[in-house]
Amino acid sequence: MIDYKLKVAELFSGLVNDVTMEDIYGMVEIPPSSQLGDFAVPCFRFAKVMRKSPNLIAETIASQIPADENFDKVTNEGPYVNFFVSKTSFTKDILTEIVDKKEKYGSKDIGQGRSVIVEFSSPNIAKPFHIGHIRTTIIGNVLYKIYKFMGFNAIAINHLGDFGTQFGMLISAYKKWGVKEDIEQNPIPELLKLYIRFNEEAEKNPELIDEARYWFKELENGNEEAIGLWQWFKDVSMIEFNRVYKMLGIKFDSFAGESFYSDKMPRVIEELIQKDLLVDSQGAKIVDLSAFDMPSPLIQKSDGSTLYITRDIAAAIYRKETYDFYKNIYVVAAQQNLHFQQWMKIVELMGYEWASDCLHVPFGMVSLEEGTLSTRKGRVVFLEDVLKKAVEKTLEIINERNPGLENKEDVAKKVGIGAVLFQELYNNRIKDYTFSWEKTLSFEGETGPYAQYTYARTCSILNKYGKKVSTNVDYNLIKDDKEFEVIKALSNFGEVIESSMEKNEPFYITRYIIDLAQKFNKFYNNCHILVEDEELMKSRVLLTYAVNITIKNGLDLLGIEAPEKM
RNA sequence: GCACCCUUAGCUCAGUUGGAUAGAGUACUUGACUACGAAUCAAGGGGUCGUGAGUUCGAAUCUCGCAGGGUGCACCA
Repeated sequence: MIDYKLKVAELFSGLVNDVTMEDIYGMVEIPPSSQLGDFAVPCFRFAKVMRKSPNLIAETIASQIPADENFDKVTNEGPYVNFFVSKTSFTKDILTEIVDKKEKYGSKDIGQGRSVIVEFSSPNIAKPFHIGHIRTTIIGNVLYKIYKFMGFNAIAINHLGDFGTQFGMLISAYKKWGVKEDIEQNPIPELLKLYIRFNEEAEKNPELIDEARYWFKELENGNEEAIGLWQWFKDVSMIEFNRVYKMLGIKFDSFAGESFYSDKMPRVIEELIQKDLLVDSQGAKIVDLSAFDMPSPLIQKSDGSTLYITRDIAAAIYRKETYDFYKNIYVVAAQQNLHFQQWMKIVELMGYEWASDCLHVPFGMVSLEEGTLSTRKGRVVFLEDVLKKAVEKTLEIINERNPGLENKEDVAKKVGIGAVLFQELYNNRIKDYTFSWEKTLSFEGETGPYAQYTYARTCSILNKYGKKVSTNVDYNLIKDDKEFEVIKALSNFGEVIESSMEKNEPFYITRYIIDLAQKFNKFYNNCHILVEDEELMKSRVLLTYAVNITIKNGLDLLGIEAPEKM
């Protein structure tokens, strides 16, 4: 595929002194309106050196660049030099590329097999998998897919919250009030009840906390009863979590959670002492980060046990040794910004040069209309319920609009869950939002179903056409403005994925799909595709096919399924 | 108290390294299914880009102050 920006830079360089081709390349932009061409270079910056007005410079340069096989004409609009691509060759270039690469269109081997770890989802065992977990789970999964698509050896790690004093509480609570059969029947809610009751009673009776600490220590020390209960809690929880992961189509390469690192803590403590980083403070041990304008984190409690931050340090070291990662990414809420800054700084101080390859990818909070999420206060919305309701609502719509559809339930699953995924991936990660049923269950406008509907529409056209799509068409026939808008959008796909990866922002892709779908729908409503004129039909079918491939690839990256009929 | 984040149309949000007239969706008003799928398309109104200054040929975008909202800051994770 031709890099038109590079062509622009090539033509431009040599006409301006003291500016390299790379400089020009970086300056090339897409004009706001296609009437101003397809690429443009602003000339303001040359004004000082050349001692002429930007308008005059642009005019002079434009007049010196002749039309060639890539550009029909080069003009100037005020201080900009505007390049108009040759539609025919541009169109042919893009469409043959897409059909040639198919499901690989948009990919690029940037990774060359290097490993990228994406840690995401990481729910707490024995607690509900609720709407608050949706962001890390979905965003993380998409980043994982993007890195894979771009040639990295991506590794999905679910850092389960399966360790800590809370399990001492659960063991203690179960021994007091637990009923085995209840938990077997209804694991998470029953375990949650125990957890809540324990916390309530502990407020009145603080000795319970000591008991919990005792049981957590026993767990760490390998007490059989404690381990048995803990393993049981974990097993029943995983069954529930896996049900949701299956609905979302998510798979992990590793479930090494917090407990996995419990035996790797002493080494970290020892190393910190050796490197003279650990300092006593009120009986506990900290690393002094005051020189870096950060609060100093507690590494080891006064009773000798370790904390969350110690485990993250141990995990990072383990991962470097095990996977030799090129990047180690954490998709975790923005509330933990400080935590990540702290431990990454500590790893740096320990002398590990790979500290700079660790990256926290934060995202904003989800709250409910009634207020912030609170498991203990019962202010939660279960993720599974959200997915189920979305599927139900979709089924209703199908029964209303397309009652004869085959595999209704299957399609409803794909569309309903797709709608939830799409919405989660539609905005900048960092924005907070309030969960609303109304918004989640609206399927018009910029939504997943819109993208899926457009895809189904292309399938339907290709199906009706019935023959194999050929790239041997008369590209001169693709000349309508609406068609060319589609072509230009198609050509951007690769760049969009790349910036999505660089910024770890899935929403670039989500927005791109909507943009492409909108442009295709405008074309569809403006031009009839399956026309009498064989040659014209072939060219338009080819365009439809290219859109079909590109939307599919985009949705695949987002982990959204695309039914051919809906 | 200190640190970080957010503020763009009634609502939800885009606006990539500063660049041409700040864009979508939604809601509202109106039009298009005897042409390839109306979960669609077309048209319309709607803006002191929180506020004040500064840098610049040029600021929604960069810098500083202020306001409003959020998050975090030692024995939880």
